[in-house]
This record gives sequence, C-alpha cells and structure tokens, in this order.
Amino acid sequence: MDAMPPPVSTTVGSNGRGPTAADEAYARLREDIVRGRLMPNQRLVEVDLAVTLGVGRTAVRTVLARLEQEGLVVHEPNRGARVRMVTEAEALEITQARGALEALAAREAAEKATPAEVAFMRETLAQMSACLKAGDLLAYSDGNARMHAKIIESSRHSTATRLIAGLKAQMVRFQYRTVLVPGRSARSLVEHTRIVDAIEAADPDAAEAAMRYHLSHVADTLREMTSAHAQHRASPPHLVHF
Amino acid sequence: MDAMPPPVSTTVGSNGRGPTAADEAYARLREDIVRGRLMPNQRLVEVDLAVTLGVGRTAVRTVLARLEQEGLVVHEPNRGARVRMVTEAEALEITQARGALEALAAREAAEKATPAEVAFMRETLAQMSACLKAGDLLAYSDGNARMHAKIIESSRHSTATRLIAGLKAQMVRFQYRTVLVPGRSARSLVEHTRIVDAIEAADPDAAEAAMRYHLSHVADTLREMTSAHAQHRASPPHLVHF
DNA sequence: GGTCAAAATATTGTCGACAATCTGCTCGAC
DNA sequence: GTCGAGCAGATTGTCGACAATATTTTGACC
Repeated sequence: MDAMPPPVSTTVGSNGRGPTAADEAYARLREDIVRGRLMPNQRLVEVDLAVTLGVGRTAVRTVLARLEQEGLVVHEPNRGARVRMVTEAEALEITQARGALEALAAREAAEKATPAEVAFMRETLAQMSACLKAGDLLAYSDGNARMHAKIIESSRHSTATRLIAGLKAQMVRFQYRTVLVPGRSARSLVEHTRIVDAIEAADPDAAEAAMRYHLSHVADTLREMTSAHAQHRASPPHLVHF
Repeated sequence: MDAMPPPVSTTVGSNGRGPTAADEAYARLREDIVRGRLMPNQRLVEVDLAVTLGVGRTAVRTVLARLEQEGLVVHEPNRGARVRMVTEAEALEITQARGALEALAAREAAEKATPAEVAFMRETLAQMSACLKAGDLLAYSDGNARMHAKIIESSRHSTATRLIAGLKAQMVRFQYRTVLVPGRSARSLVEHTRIVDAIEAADPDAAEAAMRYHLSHVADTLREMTSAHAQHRASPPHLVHF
C-alpha cells in the first residue's frame, strides 16, 4: 500500500524557486500521519516538531495550519494540535464520498485512457488474479491499490484526483494489513475486470456503473465490519478494500 | 446568493476558549475572496492584510497557509500569495465533482430528511415556481440555492457537506448574476420537483438518479456556455445554475 | 531613446524574546 | 480526606527585528 502523495500544492514552484522550510516539513509530517507513524489523538507539540523536522517554530506553525485545514490535525486555541481521530462513522462517509468521486473518475477514464494505460490495467488484473490463486492477499491488495491509482490517473480529472487523495489521507486508521472479508477478493476481482472492460471499450456509462457497483460493495463491507466491530471488540483490524 | 460558510473548522472551540486572531481573520479574508471582493490573481500582501484585518503578520501568515491549503490562494516562495484563478476547464471539473457529491447527498437526504425539511423543500419549490411565472430569475436563483442547501443539510453527511462547501467556494468567478440560459429555469424546476418527490418518498435510488439527471444538465449547460464564451468574447457573465 | 549595473525599495522567511494561557502539583485550611 | 489557592512548568500566541529574496528605480554610458 503506497503512501498517498500530498495534495497538489498551490505553492507554485516554477522558475527555480526552492521550496520553503515549511513545504518540506509539511510533506514529512503529513507522511508520518498518513503512514500511521503518529497515532490518532497524539499531541503535536510545536517545539518538539521543530526539533524533529529540523525547522523553526514558525515553519511548524505553518505546517500545522495546513494540516489542520486539510483535516488531518485538530487544533485547540492555547492547547495545541493533535492528530485527528477519524471515527468509523466518518470512515463510512469518507468511503461513500470517495466512491462517488471514483465513479466520476472511472467515467472520465473511459473517455481518456490511453492504450498504454489500459494495458497497465490489464496487466494489473492478471497480477491480481495470480495473487488470488496463490492466496497472497497482501500482494492482491497492492495490485488493487495500483489499479485504482491508474484509473484515477487516467481520468485526468484534477479536481477528482485532488479530492480523492485528501479523502484517502484521512483513512489511515482503517488501512491495516490483514485478511479480507472472506470471498471479498474474488468478487472484487470480477468487479475490477468489469471496470477495465468498460474503460477499454470507451464506454463512460458502463465504467461509471461498474465502479459504482464495486464501491457500493466496499461501503457495504465497511458497514458490516463496523457493525461487527461494535459487537466484538476482539475482531482484528481490517483493510478497507477498494 | 448566500455566501458559503467557511469549512467546518478543526479548531476545537469548546470550553469557552476564544478564537485566535488568525481564526477571525481567516473567516474575514475567506469571505472577501468567496464574495468576489478580491479578484483572481490579486496580490495578497502580508503587511497590507495585517492592517486591513487588524492582526499581526504572524496571524496573516497562518491565514494564508490555510487558504492556500483550501485552494483559494496560490503562494510562491519569496513572491507572496495571490487569489487563485479558477479556469473554465477547472470550473467544469468542479461542477462534475460537486454533482457526484450532491447526488450522494440527495440519496442520503432521501433516507434522513425530516417532515419539516421536506415541507421546506415543497415551500421552496412553490416559491421558485412563482418566481418563474413572474419572470423574476434572480429570485428563482435564490430559491434554487436554498433548495440545494436544504438537500445537503438534510443529508446529514458531514463529509459530503464539507467537500461541497469547499468546491462552491472556488466557483466565485462563475457566479455573477445574470439571465440564465433560455429555458433552463423551467427545466430546472421540473428537475428539482422530481428530486423532492423522491426525497419525500424516501427513495434513495430515485433521489440520486433525479439529482444526477439534474446535475448532468447543469454540467452540459456550463460546457455549452464555456464553449460559447470561447467563441464570443462579448457574451455576458453567467451563473452556474445548480 | 535603449541598455545595463547598482542602488533603493518592497516583501517574504525566519528567529528569539516575551506575554498569555493551560495543566498539574503542592500545601494549608477545614 | 477534600477542597481551593497559589505556584511552577509546559506550551501556545504574538511581536519586532533582521536576513534573504525579488522587483523597481536610478544613473551612467552609448
């Protein structure tokens, strides 16, 4: 599972202008949060971060303001910042919103994907199928991520891309690697195949419908797992499987 | 047309803690941008803003960092910040993304709207109809905005609400009041009615489909107007009519 | 009038100091 | 033992100064 890239920066970096200290610190701290190296509700103390990130307090405050705006950090006046806790209810919402946007992206990909991109999707499908046969669910999960990333990239829809990246960044708590819901991967492979078929056929309506079908099952899976989790605190952490 | 509220703040304001100087300055500057009081590409000079907003440069820098992250401002190292220009191509993307999210919101509204909320929608429909008969397109436009806001509010989907608000804030350049595309309002009223019918009937699939139908026509209208605009520089500014 | 280099000006990026606020601990009163 | 006041320590919020960078202006030269 790759780390999510930071959002497309509105800090214009053209003409040889180097990044500010805050830019690099932002990328680092964001990655630490997204990768789960910092835990939900963990205190983010300016002075400590300044030391860790190798910048001054000014830059840290800029970074925290940005991360707060992005929804990864919560801040209380005079009490500092913490890594924001995403509840399971919100995770479901994020999944739904992400689903709506990924359906749009699939539609756009059906109109814009190049033959090379479609070939990549086909190859990824083959790899995912092989992983499934070999029972290697972790590698399947990686293939799954590559598939979704390629579809989004092929859409060339910068707004959807930006929003999806932001939503993904907030789901770190729900992305531990583990065994998937039984049977989910096999169904997911069929669903992914239908999506790629539609994209390859340059059929936007079919691509969107296939993606929506796929993602409605993802949301259903999350809903079930959330419900099961509430009833059995001992259930293992899980991966939300797009 | 109401100003868009700032995004739900992750600055926790409980237990009597007052807002920071940056919080209030952020709200003010954001409103100035969203309301079109500041123009695309306009320079945002820290010292000037400090005077205008009545805060110090520290707070201004925090505000600009937040607005940059939100996509309303662009920033170049050592060259300062500007109000971000949204191109017509991006406006179309934003409309599409917003459409996908509003369809999700309509679906959720169909499951969660209270009788009072539905009554408000009915009343708004009646007002919009009366405005249409009276030829008062500005008032129709206001009704339209109220309708959409109520649907989103009824969805109780905080993630969709948050994303939609952010997208709306970026569309200020495309929100001048003027006469709508001929015949668009009449069709829009029918479309709105179908949405409300589905919400009232607690039918999520129908609500979503009706909203998607409505919004696909909005995107088409924007596409046409964009195309016409490119061909005829003299065409008047227009309102993107959701 | 045009070009170029240097100087002046405007502005951003950063720092350290200090004020303000919050939390936790200690101690005395009851 | 409980409660409240006071204090110390931790941390955030803010300021002003200065360094760094970019842009504009000025003056010399052709």
